[in-house]
Amino acid sequence: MERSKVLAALGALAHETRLDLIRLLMPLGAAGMPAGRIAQALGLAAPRLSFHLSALEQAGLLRSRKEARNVIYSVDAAGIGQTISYLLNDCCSDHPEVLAACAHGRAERDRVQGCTAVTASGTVKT
Amino acid sequence: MERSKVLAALGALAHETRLDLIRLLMPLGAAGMPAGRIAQALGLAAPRLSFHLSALEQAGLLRSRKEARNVIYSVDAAGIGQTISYLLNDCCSDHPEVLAACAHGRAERDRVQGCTAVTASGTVKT
DNA sequence: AGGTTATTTCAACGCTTCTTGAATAGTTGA
DNA sequence: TCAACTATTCAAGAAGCGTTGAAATAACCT
Repeated sequence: MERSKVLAALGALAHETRLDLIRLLMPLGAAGMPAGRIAQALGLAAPRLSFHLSALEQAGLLRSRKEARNVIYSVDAAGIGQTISYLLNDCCSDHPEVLAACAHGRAERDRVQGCTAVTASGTVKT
Repeated sequence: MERSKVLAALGALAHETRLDLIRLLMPLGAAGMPAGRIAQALGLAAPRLSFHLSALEQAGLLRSRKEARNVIYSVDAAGIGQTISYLLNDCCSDHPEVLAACAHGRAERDRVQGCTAVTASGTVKT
């Protein structure tokens, strides 16, 4: 991923409302949610929501599609993944302490739900 | 990590000069580099550099210490790690496609240098 | 066609951030 | 103490970002 795109993505994420949007939409995956219901869920005025949604879309972190009279927004998992990947791999050169912090955050939940390892070949249940 | 700290960290990273600073300092680890040499390396005016360095330090991504007449700046790997961890774990709920993107970025280098896996117990050479 | 709902665009204002040069503070060595 | 070096603070101006309400566009239903 090019640096300019990463910068745009980070700038988009560095805002309370927009981070809320990602957190709200991420669990829904490709199904997403219509703009109106997002506004309702987060208690946002329509123009303000629209502004932030298009900021995230332009940064490659969200996708949108029309369905009837609604516009459905959903996360662009690839875009988000590439952004985090840049930070982790390119920017931090896989610094051991950085990787450890990421694994540690995951460890808490894994203790309950079973361990998940990230390897070069993908995500594997162990 | 609290959300407000993550937002501050993301805001700090979302700037070309500051991302350059992190990328410059990350490989040096705790050893770091004096401000003057950083300015020289990146071709920045002293006040401008100082502004961005303190922005990164206040965001918890950099540390500083005095040595003789120099101020040495070095990365705060824990702060950076926690920021990425928040994005990866809390914000994205370990979405498989996001994890895959991160693993993929690493895969290229691993093919040459041997595979590294992130597990709940830390980073392990395999 | 007319009314209704859903969403975006526009324009204006206020606020914060970034950059620059000048001035200031702290440290070292003669 | 004086001079040299290193780094930060200050002040001012330019630029960009975020919020708001009003207006416009688009799609649907009767």
